[in-house]
This record gives sequence, structure tokens and C-alpha cells, in this order.
Amino acid sequence: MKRRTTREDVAVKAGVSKTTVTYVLNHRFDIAIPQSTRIRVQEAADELGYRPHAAASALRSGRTRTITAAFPIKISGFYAHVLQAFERECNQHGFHLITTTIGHIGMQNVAPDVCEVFSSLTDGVVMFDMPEPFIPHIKAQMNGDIPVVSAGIFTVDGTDMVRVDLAPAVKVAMEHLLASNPRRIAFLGPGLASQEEFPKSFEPGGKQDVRCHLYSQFMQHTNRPLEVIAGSPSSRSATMASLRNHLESFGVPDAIFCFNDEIAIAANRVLREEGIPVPDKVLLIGCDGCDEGEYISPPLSTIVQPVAMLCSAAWNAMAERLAHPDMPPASSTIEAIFQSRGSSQRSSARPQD
Amino acid sequence: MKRRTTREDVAVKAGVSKTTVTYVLNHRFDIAIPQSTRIRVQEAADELGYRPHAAASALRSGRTRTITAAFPIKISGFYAHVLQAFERECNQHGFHLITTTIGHIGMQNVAPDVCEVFSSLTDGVVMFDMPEPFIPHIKAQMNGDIPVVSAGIFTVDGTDMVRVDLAPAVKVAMEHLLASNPRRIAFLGPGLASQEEFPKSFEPGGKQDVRCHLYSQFMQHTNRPLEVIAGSPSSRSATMASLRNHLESFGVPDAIFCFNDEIAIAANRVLREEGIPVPDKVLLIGCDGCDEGEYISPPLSTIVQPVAMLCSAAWNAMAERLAHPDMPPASSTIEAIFQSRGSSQRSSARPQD
DNA sequence: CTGAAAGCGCTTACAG
DNA sequence: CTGAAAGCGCTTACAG
Repeated sequence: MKRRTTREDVAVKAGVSKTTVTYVLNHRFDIAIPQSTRIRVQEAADELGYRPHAAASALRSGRTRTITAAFPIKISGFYAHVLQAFERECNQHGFHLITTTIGHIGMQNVAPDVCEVFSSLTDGVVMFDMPEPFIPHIKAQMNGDIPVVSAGIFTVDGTDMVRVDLAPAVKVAMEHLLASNPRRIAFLGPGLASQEEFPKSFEPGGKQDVRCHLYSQFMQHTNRPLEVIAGSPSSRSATMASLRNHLESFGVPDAIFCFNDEIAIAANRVLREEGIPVPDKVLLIGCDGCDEGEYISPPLSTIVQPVAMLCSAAWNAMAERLAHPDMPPASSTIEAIFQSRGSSQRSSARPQD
Repeated sequence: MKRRTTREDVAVKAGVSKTTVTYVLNHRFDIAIPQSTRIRVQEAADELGYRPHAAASALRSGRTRTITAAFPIKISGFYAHVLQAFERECNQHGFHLITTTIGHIGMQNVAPDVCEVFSSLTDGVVMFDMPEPFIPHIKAQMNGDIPVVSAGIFTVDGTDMVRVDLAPAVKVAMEHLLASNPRRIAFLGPGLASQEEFPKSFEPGGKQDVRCHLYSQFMQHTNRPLEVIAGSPSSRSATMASLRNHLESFGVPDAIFCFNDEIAIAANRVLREEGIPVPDKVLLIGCDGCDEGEYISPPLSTIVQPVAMLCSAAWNAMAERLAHPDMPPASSTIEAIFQSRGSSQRSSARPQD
């Protein structure tokens, strides 16, 4: 391996000092350097193929111009979209993005995963949708030397937060389902099988997810029994097995409100394979607004998270924090929107009971 | 902002020298340090919440334990899967992963995007499926100081390569289509509308994509006319508009062989919306093997890239290169496999012409 | 306008 | 077995 080209090589070639090279290459126009010198330095750098050593620069300046984004469990289609939007946001502001998933091996790996996140070469960490069980591990490692922003449906208190508020859209979605007067409305989501993965959403004392909470509230208000089916937010096969099992034991509900699109898409496949028509026999609603839902048959009604707004707000929060490290934690909220598509639109409503 | 905790703080607290702290925290068991000292140092580090400064370590040692993965245009569902698998591969070997997309803004941004990739704090770069037009920009910036591995269907010569060979699976897929004796087999993929994005695959002098090449070869051998429809590998809406236009002008082909699953999924939606049944009226085949294809209706026949093998081979190639920087470029090949599903299985073959 | 010099926090060869 | 010291390649305050 040949010795790496350094700023000194450029300085010698251009016949200036190392300092001048730095000023020119960092576009320090506040320093009065003749245009001719700037050109000479730039040409020397280009000819030598010089690239500044990012580690040296980071060590000296304390800035890496890199942000780390952390996602839960795995990068689904929805998170791929978030990642894409957030990467663009970072790049536009001259930052790199490091991507990591936390807990993809299992709960026992959450602590080491979090540790890795905080020891990466980064100016700040943005955590998307960190589920409840991850929080203690995250807090244990936040020692204040790296700015943390949390964003999405689940946030980490004590950090700057950009929250997505599902409540209004969930209400619209539930009312939309009730409009066709279904007898049984099931909730398909975490709660039973995946306790380890997500909080026990229905436990009275637990921190309730807004989807679970509003679902159960609507059911009680309309005198319908709760019907909760375990579904995994990140494993389609687990969701499919669980739903198949439920259908066999309890028959087909009239509507299924799903925790997220991953679950709804898995449910749609089970229903199709079982020959149960959506929406004619069962209404189906997801949550997140991933593109994939638009391409299945029937197209999936869903609660859309405004990804572009979320990512731009997350970037702004991080930028604010980098600019003002001692500012008290800030938080902002974005509302999700219910998007009705084929999977929940029955041609004719059922007769009243 | 409080001063960051350094190795010196740990050394003072544990009553040892800075060197000893480094040896203990880096698990240098080749250095004979009494167990009691190791424990004392570790405890001091834990109590202080000490985390080594990655930039300093990188500067001194020349290693960052970070790998950069570059993807073309945008992170589709397929690349999300690749990313996931490759991240796991990196993490398992104690490396971080930086993710970047190249060219997502447009061709004019490819050069700066590539430059960013090479100036990130990374020990090596893995480029997945870099399309032909990106290659000159990549080569212009590869100055040999960062190891580069290219992987996927498209690779960059002069680098270590892990190639996915589609040829055998494409042949199987074409024969599978011919078995039902369709009159018109269309190819839906880049070539016309998206010249800027991908090579003009059908130009006699150009470097031909194997899908285009084998498609046209099969068509000629069976005396069928070529029917090429422009489709964008990364924009579903562009593909949909183009296909709609084609159907209106030329009617419905009997089979459509798509460049990738993104295109096939977009095509499936157009066909459904136009009331053209798949597979009864048109057979449809995609390429990549993304999960999403399994969940649409009918499930998509596709050419599956073995993602786990690809990523593990890409990691191995990178690990080899890091261990032996002066080794000549190596290359390996993995074969894709045709997976027949509902979208290409007609209940009964048509009568012979 | 330009340059010499300190120093960021580590790792590592070397001396004791 | 432990420690003093050099030095990785930058940035930046300061002197001229």
C-alpha cells in the first residue's frame, strides 16, 4: 500500500503552507486568499487525487458530518422509505448517514447494538420507533456526549422528539369500519405471541399503544367484544401462522384492524389463500402507509405516516441540537392521515342488526 | 457540553497508565496483565461511562471498523433485504455499516455521490449493482487507497467482484414462458425511456444486459418479433405510465418478461386496473426475488437472487481484501434461480398455432 | 495574506 | 508487567 496523500503533499506541490491548503479546500472564504492561490491549490489537490483524512478532521474538529439512524428489528419497506428520505435530508445538508438496526438478533442483543450505535463515528443519533422494551437499554447508554433525536410513533423521553400522532387517523379509521356496521372487529397486532418484542399493549398498567387503546375504547363504546389476534410487526410468517390459527378456531371476523402494514399485507395473503374475499367478507386496514400496500389486491386502506415531513422534522431537530447543545429537549408532533382504499370499501353496507 | 471522558481519566481512576487502559479495553490478551488489574480498569471505565473516541482510534490505527455499502438510485424492497443481510454480516464481524445511495437525485449527482462514498470514514466500500453509466465516475475516484468490492448483477471491473449470474435462470424462465406457446412475449425494462439511467441494452455495440440479451436471442430462435416496452427499474409510476401507453397502442401481449420485480409489480397493478387477468390472459415474470412479489395477487414468478449468499460472499471478499491489500482482484459467481409462482402458471396451455 | 505550532485521543514500538 | 513518548493528519488560534 502506498503512503496516503496528505495535505502536506498538496502544500509542497502548490508551493504554499499546509494551513493555506486547509483554508482553500474547506472553502474558507472568510480568509482573504487570492483567487490565483486558490486555483493553484485546488489544481494540485485534484492532480494528486488528494482526499482529506476524515478521521483526522473528526478528531481535531470534533465533528464527523455523519449521522446515525437506528431502526427497530429490521428494515421493512416502510423503513426503507424512511431511510431513503432521511438519507436525502442528511446528504442535502452535507452529512453522511450510518444505518443500523437494533435488536434484529433478539432482545438479548439490544444492549450491545445500542452500545455500537453510540460508539460509532457520528455527530448524532436519530432513533426511529424504538419499542418500549428497548428504552431502558437506550437510556443506560445515553451519557449526553452524543445528541439523540427520537422520531416516529414511539419516542424516547429525555431526547428531542418528533412524534407521529396516530390518534386522529385511528379514530377516522375506526369510524370508517363502524360505518358498514360489522359485528366482529378484530385487532391484529403485537400483544400475545410477541410479548418479548413489543409491550403488552393491553395490560391495564402498561404504557398503551394508541392503536390498541383506541380500538378497545371504540369496541367498548359500541358494545362489541374485544377480539385480539397476535401478529408480529416484523415477521410476516409469524403473523400468517397466528391468523390462520385464529380463523380456524373462531371463524372470520367482519373487519380486521392491523397494527401495521406488514401485518395487514400478511393478513391479506392469508385471507386470499383461504378464499375469504377482501373487502366483501372482511374489511382490512393497515397502518404506516408503505408503498407496498398500494400494489396488493385489493389496495390496502391504511393510516399514512407523512414520511417526508417526519424526516425533515427529524433533521431539523438534530440540526437544532447540534447548533445548541445545551438547549432543553424539544418536541414536535405530526399527524398521520387515514387513507381509504379498496380493502375497506364495501360496495354495499350490511343491513342493520 | 462537558469535557469528554478520555482514557486518561480511566487511567487515573484505576491507578494505572494510559497504555494499560488501552491494552485492557482492547482485550489484548497477548499482553500479560494481571486479572486484578484488568478488572480494576474495566470497572473504572464502566463507572466513568468511558467510550473510546473512534476518530482518534481510526486516525492512529488506520482502521475504522466501518464498511460502506452503496446502492443504485434508491433502496427498494430488494435492496432493503440486501442491506439487512449485509449489515448483519458486517455486525457479526464487528464492523459498522454506512449506507448510501448513488444517483438518487439524478445522473448529474453521481460524481459527487461517489466522491462522498470514498471520503467517508470507512475501511472499504461495497457497491451493489452499479449500472453501466456510473462506472466511469466510480473508476475516476478509485485511487487504490480504499478497498472496493462490487457485488450483484452489475459489477465494476478492476475491483473484487461477487457476481450474480442470471443466465441459467433467465433461460429456464424463457423456456417456462414458451411452454404455454404465447404469440407475443414482451420485455418490460430499461432501454428506451430510461437511457440516462441504464445502458441502452439493445444497442448492438453496447454492453448488453443478460436479460435483454437472452430475451432477444430466444425471440429470434423461435421466430418471434421483439416487443420491448420501456420500464424504469426504480420508478413504478414511470413504468405504469409506459405500460398503459403500450397496451393502448398495441394491445395486450401474451407474456411479459420484466427486468426486475419493481417493474413486474407495477405491471401487475396496471394489468389488474385494466381488468386484464394474470396469468389467464398474460403471463408475468419478474426478477430479483423480493419478498413483496410473494404477497401480490397472483404471487409473482421471479428469478431469485440468493441474497444471503451474495452478502456473505461480498463480506468474504472484503475481509480477504482487508487482510491482503496487495492481492490481485478476485471474483466469484453465484447463480440465480427461477421461482415459478402463480403469475406465470396458466391452468391450461393454449392450443398450438 | 501566509505560516509555524499546538493539540485532538488514541495505538504501538520500545525502554525499563 | 507497566509507562513515557512518538505520531497518525488534520484544524485553528495566533504571530508576523
